[in-house]
Amino acid sequence: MALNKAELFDDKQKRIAELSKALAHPARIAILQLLAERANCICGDITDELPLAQSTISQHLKALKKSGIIKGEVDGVRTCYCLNEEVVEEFNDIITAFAQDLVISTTQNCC
Amino acid sequence: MALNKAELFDDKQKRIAELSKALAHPARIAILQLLAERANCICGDITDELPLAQSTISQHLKALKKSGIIKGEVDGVRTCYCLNEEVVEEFNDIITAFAQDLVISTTQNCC
DNA sequence: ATCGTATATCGCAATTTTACGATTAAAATA
DNA sequence: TATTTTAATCGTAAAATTGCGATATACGAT
Repeated sequence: MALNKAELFDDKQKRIAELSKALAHPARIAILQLLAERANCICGDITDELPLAQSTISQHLKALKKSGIIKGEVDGVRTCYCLNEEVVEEFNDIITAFAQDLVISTTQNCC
Repeated sequence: MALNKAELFDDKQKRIAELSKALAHPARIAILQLLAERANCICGDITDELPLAQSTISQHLKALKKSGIIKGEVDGVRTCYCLNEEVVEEFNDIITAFAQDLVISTTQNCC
């Protein structure tokens, strides 16, 4: 750990947690899958596809946006949401490495 | 999506969300790293290493255990926590695939 | 049998999350 | 200009999360 108690947690730990938190609800997974599936910006059809109220979806979109993994740009009366390529890559790198570390370490687990 | 509104979310979406939720706090990331780093069961030293009260850490351990990614077995007066190899692998598979899908799709993003 | 230690659980408070309907703002259309 | 449409925000309620100290439990050691 090499961390003083006072320092709380390091940036990497916080970032992994933050990105994980963005994915910590099935609706947000579904939104990301929709955005990936269509491979282009979709807008309010997210609302049609998911079993949640428009205001709730707007909140989930806001949560995803806060983490950086999606971006949204206003296009007239609609808003066009896309995956944010840089952050998707950051997420992929960071979570793949983390998961790999866990997998590797379990080979010498005691229980 | 191919999902009726009434069906809410599918099992895979729920499982990704559940595992992500387990990782959605820096303390829980730190705990997983500790368990991986030591490559064997550690017990209450988690409490010594982290800047949180014993009861709080016990709660975080419970959350991790609920997701399945760690297991704990009582060993006399102590409890020995380990990464759960099967679930770590499940997590690795599931999250790697999900991240990859996102990455691949961004190559034809419109914004 | 008693004491000390390790860990889980309880009770509580503060904060955050989730969800919804209602409202607002802004743009497109009639 | 008036109306409709899209999406964000507001207000609110219920539930979950986070954190802590205090307590309980259970085991090992004396």
